[in-house]
Amino acid sequence: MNPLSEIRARFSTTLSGMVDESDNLLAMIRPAGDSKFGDYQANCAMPLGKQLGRSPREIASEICESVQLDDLCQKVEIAGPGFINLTIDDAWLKRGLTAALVDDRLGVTRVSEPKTFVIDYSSPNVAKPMHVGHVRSTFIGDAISKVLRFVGHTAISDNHLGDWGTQFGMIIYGYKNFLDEAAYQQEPVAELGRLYKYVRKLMDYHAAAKRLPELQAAQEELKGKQTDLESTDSQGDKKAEKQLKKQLRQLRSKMEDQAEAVAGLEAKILEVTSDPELEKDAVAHPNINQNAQLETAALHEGDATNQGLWEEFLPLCRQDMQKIYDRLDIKFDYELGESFYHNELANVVSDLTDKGYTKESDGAICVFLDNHNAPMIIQKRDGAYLYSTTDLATIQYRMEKWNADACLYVVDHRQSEHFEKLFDVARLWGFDEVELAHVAFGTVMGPDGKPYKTRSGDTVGLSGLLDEAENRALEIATNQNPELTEDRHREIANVIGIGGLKYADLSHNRGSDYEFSYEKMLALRGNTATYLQYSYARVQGILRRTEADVDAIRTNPGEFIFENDVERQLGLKLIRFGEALDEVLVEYKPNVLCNYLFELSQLFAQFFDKCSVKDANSEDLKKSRLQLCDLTARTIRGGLELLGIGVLDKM
RNA sequence: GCCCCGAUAGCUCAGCUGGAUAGAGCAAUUGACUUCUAAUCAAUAGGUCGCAGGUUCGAAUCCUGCUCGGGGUGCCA
Repeated sequence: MNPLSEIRARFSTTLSGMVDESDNLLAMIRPAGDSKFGDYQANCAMPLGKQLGRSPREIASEICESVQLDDLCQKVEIAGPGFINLTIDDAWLKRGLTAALVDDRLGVTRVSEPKTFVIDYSSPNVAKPMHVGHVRSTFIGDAISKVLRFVGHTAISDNHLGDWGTQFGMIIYGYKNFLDEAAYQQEPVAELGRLYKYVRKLMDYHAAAKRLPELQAAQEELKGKQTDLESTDSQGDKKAEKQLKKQLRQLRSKMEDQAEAVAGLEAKILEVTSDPELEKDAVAHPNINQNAQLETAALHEGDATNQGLWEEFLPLCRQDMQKIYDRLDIKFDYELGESFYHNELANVVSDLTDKGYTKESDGAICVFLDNHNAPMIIQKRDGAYLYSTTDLATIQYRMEKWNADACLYVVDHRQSEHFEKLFDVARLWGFDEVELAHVAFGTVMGPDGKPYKTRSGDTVGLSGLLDEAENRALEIATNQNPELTEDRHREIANVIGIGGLKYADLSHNRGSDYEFSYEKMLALRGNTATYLQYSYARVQGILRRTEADVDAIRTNPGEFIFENDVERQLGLKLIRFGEALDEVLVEYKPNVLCNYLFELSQLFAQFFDKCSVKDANSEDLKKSRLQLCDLTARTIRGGLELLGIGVLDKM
């Protein structure tokens, strides 16, 4: 039991005796903002005073008298307008630490009402190389799943692969037209990748060639508008002048965007025209865009050839993708891709239609929603289904198969509108008990503050990114400890390289965009995975040097002694691990756990500096410090494990 | 046009279901290694929390308006 939930439990009866709804008042009990006020503070007396029309301080003292805190808090004070400041009793704290020390779960209790969560994350398109954008979904989803499981919930992770979409039409088209048979025999995945990129280039070329004149015309139009605006005389009217300036500014930014778009198109065109072979094929395949789409349609309609090719390609692509997951040490319980649901799509539409929720509009089958202007389209005019249809089929499956209490979608925040509609339709359809949540995340930015791209404007491939992270980590490891063997260096590089990447991502608030930087990710100082891993390794160093018997420490603990204030602070932090995990799950934010582990490591570093274990001035003190060390190491390791990050005994 | 999100130290970011003097890391300056790992610690400096109003005992946090930026917006995913 962590202190916060214990305090809340004690306050609960008193508060619920005073008002009908006490949950929000309990939420106002929190860690103290400033340690000089104690360890925790209860802020509920102020709103309560207002609600009951009495003095907050009076209420506060009434609460303090009624709540049984004798054994839990050594100091309870009322301050300011009516804050109740609580200081945890040292004896209680020490008992908690002992309980954590002897417990494999570090004293974290399981939830009393376990629920079943389905977490949908990663979900890349197979056959397209994974890129930096997949990183966030994968890491965040994995961390949330692990935390859910640790606190006692059932978490079913499901990688909703894009294995049925247009990219297969493209590969099939490539296979039928541009296959290098020998290469395919030798390295099928590489050849399929090449075909995808080749067809992509040709399609982009034709699309760009078609779009470019339109864009250029639009550009001219804007230029004309600019000239008009510039020659407009505001005739001294300040308001009009301001308006004019604003319009001009907006126009310029629009023109910049357009210039960028034109440059992008020109680059796509140049890529083809600068390569004679590509250019030849571009000329020979003028309708490649439509034809690739036809291949997709044929696949979806069960065309035997395309179906056969898809069945041949899919395992190959998945194997390739698996290599990345292996490097990242990410596993899924299920990988039910879009193809898994394709036979259900017609039923989804007919069922919704039978129940009277759909409406035909411009030939498409739609579900109109009160709070959205645009409907959710579930079947296109040409009869094809959309990903909204698949998503509905997926919800239905997850409810029928797992009877989920909650489905979490760890997906880019740009799709928030899609999910709002999806959830609305699902509830309308009858799935109104389940918690449906879009766990949205922001974009990974480059150093220019724009979405992270390579210099040529392509998204950054994930396998190259991992290589780079590990190579840089290897260099650091080699420089830092030249005496170790190369194998050791590689092992260290793997753990700090991949760990650094994960931590850099997870330590940011998931909702925000963040700027990606190898330097910061692997920095030797600061709030990084390395810092936490280093703290862990230092503990292991202490345990080695003092020849401590950790099994004995854990099975036969001695008393905890707080000689130095930092020992108490470290101890308090340690028994608050469970609080951090609870907090992570309130809004599904792994960065809360990162912050906790960072603060824990900082306290340990202070402890390390001030409190020698080896030279402790009594055996009892030494034992107490060893216990703090062991618990610190296990908490850091356990916490990092939940984030999918490894540790090293030496680094 | 409409909808959503953001703006916090020089930089990168926490904090946002209202709480006491707004935090961290980096960068800058200073100090600490014959000491359990200096991949560390200690200290200094750095802020009109985009602007203007409002709500109240109390606002970075809630509301309104504005400025700037990003994203989305019926048949892509």
